[in-house]
Amino acid sequence: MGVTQRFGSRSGGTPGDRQSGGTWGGWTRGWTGSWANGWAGGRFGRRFGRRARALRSTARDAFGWQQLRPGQQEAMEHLLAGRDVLLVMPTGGGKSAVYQVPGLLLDGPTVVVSPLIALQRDQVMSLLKAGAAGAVAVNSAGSVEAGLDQVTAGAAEYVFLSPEQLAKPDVVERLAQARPSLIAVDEAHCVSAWGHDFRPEYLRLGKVIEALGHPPVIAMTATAAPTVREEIVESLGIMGAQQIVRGFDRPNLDLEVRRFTSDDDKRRALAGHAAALEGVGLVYVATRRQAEEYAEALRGRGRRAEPYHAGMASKERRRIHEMFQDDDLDVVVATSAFGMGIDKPDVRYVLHAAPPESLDAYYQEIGRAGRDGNPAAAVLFYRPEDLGLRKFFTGGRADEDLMRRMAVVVREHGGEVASAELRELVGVGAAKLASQLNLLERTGAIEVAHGGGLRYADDGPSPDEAAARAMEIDATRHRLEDSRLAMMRGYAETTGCRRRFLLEYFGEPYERACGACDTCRAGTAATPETGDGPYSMHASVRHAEWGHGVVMSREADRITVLFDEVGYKTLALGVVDDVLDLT
DNA sequence: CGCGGCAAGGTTACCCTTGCCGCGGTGCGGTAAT
Repeated sequence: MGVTQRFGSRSGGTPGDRQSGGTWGGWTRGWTGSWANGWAGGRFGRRFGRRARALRSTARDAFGWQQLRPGQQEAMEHLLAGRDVLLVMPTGGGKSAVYQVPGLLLDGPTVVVSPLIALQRDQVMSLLKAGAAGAVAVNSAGSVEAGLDQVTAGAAEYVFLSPEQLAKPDVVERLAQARPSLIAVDEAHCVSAWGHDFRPEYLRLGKVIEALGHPPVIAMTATAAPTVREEIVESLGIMGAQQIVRGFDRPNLDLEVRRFTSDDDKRRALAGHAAALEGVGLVYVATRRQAEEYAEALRGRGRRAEPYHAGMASKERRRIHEMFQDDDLDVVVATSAFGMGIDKPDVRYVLHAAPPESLDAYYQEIGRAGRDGNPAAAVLFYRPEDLGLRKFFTGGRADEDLMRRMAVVVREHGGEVASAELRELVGVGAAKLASQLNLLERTGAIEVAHGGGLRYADDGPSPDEAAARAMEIDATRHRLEDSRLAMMRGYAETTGCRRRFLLEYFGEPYERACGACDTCRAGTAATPETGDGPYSMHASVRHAEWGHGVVMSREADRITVLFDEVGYKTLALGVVDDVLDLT
């Protein structure tokens, strides 16, 4: 796994360059990004090729958009030229347009992979409202057959599916017959966040893309650190993708961490803090029970507060979401279930009662505040003990004995085994089987045949070897996840500038103190380094034990290195010369 | 990994410590019961 991606496209861009709102049409509402990575080249509107003209006129005629932003146009041009794209852009930045416009220009339907049925529904509705072309969602909420018929009949330009639908060979076959011209993977970080256990079908998307003839692919997400970007492109099989990364910094977000030793103190402080804030806010908690408890506490302090978590009836969840959007609530207290699909511009604060499992998740969650560009606050109420739950969630899942048994069964069977049959033979649930199967597949022991059946690879390792290798693959992943959690801890405990810590985690040099976080105000944020010296940002290094890595950040007395094999490690500058070599 | 709840134990009339057990997040899809 190399870390060689472009860190944004900054060919002559001016940091801090901004466009005033209002010129882009209605779809730009809520846009607040600073384009810290700069605009591509001079003013857009100069070098128009044939493709650029086609894109602009289609955007205007079909969707009513008068202008395209450079990041969008650049991505669209790559797609029209047949290249794959990884687009990292904030919510409200116009990611959907990037597949919608080329989708119309390319001959054949556009397959959109979307994680939630609710998101699929929203997208279909907005496309139908725009009236540019037909759109359909194919999922368990409706007739899969009827939806696919629309696609093959040419009535739907855009077809939305979950990875689970795409795991069905007959669905893929029907789509392939329609010769899709573009594949868009929305919320692409789900590949990394959910693929390995929760929704293993995400790891099969690479195969699906191949089966659909690998037309141009665009993977889109609002946040992804280099490790996550790397995993997305590897997993989807789009290693050559053009990476376009825009607008990470959110200068209007004030960052703060408040540290506690007792849980009671933390609860009281958070409730008191939220009760005193103006405007609408979000409180993220770690468990369903805490969602109920904190909501109750806030109601006790006179706020209109409701809990939100996946244990609630879907009708109730929808009701709370709508009340939130309509300003009928002051605060929603939620688990991570409340997130994707929220696009409320005037959220004034996001408080965390506990840290999530990574800075990627944290940034995604606090990024829901202040989309209107007005000041907003992100406060983490932190106890180191609260990381324990996250540690548990990332804990061991691979079952060596089970994988060995699975491998033996498939090999002794000889031919193809249906996964349902294997499930019965080894006696485990579908989800567990799928995650273990994913690991076995990566060892090269088991192959998934075109029809979906499983067979033992001719030149595959023995079941013993395969199980052992799968355990190693899983352990490597856990080391990476642990190191990501360590970075979350690092953010919470740093005395340096928090914004700098965050942005450097995402691979963006930010060699100054922001002045809009608690450490800057307290004066503890150390004088920023200039980045001179051997271990500057993104320098490539080699460690005797941990192998190759890339310098991700540098503080006064230490550097953080992202190693290919073991993830993030922080090293004291005093000893670093003894263990690191520049490569 | 860290917690809350409960039972057992210690030594003692109601209360405190110790130890063990179970629990904890995210959504798809398909099936069963009304």
